[in-house]
Amino acid sequence: MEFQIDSNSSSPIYSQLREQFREAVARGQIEPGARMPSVRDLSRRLVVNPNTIARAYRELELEGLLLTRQGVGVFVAQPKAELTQQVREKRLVEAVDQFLTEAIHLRFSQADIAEIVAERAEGFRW
Amino acid sequence: MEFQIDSNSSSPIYSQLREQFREAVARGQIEPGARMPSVRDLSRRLVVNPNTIARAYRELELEGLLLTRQGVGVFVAQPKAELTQQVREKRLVEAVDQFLTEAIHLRFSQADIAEIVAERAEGFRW
Amino acid sequence: MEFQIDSNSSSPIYSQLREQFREAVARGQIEPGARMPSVRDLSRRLVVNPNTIARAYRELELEGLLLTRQGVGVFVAQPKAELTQQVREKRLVEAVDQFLTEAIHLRFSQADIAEIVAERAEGFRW
Amino acid sequence: MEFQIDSNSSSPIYSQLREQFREAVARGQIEPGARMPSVRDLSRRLVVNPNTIARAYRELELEGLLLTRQGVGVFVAQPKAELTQQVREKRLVEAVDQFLTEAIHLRFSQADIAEIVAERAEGFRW
DNA sequence: GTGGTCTAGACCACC
DNA sequence: GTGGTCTAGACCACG
Repeated sequence: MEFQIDSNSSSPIYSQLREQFREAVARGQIEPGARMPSVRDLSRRLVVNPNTIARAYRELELEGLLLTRQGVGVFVAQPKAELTQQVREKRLVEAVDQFLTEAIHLRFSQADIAEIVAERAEGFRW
Repeated sequence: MEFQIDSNSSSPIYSQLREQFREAVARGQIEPGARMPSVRDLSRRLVVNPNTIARAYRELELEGLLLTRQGVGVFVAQPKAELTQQVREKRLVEAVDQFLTEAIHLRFSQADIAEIVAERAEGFRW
Repeated sequence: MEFQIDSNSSSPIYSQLREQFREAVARGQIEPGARMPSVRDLSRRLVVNPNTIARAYRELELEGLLLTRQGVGVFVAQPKAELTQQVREKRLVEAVDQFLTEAIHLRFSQADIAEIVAERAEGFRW
Repeated sequence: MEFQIDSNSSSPIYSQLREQFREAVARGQIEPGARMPSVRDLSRRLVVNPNTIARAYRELELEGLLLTRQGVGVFVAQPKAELTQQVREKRLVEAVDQFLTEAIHLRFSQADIAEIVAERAEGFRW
């Protein structure tokens, strides 16, 4: 996959990488089992400190989205559902509320929201 | 209004306060013109340094949500719209995509999403 | 760039720094992408507490004129326009009226004003 | 004259009063010799602390725009030019530069500026 | 090395 | 009483 580092962003690089990966997975642009570029390789291509790449990979592994096979490489993990129903719902509610708060401050209407959600949802993999 | 500080959160205190205020406004739980607790008062109640409270208030003022009257106190501002259509749409799209990414990782369906959005939207002020 | 602190001024230090930076940008003396002196460095040179420098930088970042890359440094941002036409015009009118009020109290004629505006405008970047 | 207190402004009340008076004089809306409302009277009408009115009057008197005749009242002063040519020019240049800096950040063109200056100048008394 | 956060405490400005 | 500014200094996050 292609990572884009936005140096105009205030969010740290390791975090941008992690979020881009999460979004690419959600969009179905990355297949489970696929091999990720090595830390050193990606570090050279993006001109980023290897520690930064390693941190992004480490956090994605902790989240269960990547799998490191020692001496072999880093791979996209098979998705598995580990969270309880309760936790999943709590997190979803938090995410929705955060989104709605932002939408209201941007002065969009409830109809606008429904529309944009449906529209953008098409770019994801359900 | 009631502020809650989560000391386990990685998000800084001033930022937690700002976000809680933004959400309360979006929910219509705070009326424009209302008086906010004084910096010193809130500082004592939350057991947080006054400078930290002041920073949250100051940033909300720069954002146009609060309004300080020197020597008098801090008040909730009248809402106004200053951003261009283009910027508003860009920010909304970012917020939606972030929300949808999260929702998919939590393994909710497109139907679930539409439902939860409609459901939670009821708690906000459109 | 060279900052000058006027300790006789009633305007706070962080504000003087912010205004000087804004003017330097308007004069085209600062290129987008250029690196700003580090907080600690400027703090030493101006003999001012680092927090004060950081506050000036932070506010310029919120205004969209600077951009911080964590652990790397502070940089001059690419300019962008985010305000609505209405707000821009309102602020311009306020600025003009303030200027004209001052000019009249200084007893300059309308012709003087037109001349000085044209003259000083040459030092700026249009 | 009619004073308007903008409680949505971050500038202190005494300062708002002073600036409004200065602008009214520059617009020719106030005649030299005219009687100003008493501190107590204005204080009641504007629902403002008498100390605040007194401070505005005091600063305008220091600036030479008002004249207090003990036991009689406060009057609009005859304009007199006390500043040297050098000081007048220095202040004008500062005012112009400040205005131009703002105009550029609001992304107006040099032509826009000339136009708005001429337009707004009509409301003032030259 | 860079900036970010938070505390403690002094002093000032405003009403 | 209110908030605003500035300092000094500790500790953390980032690359």
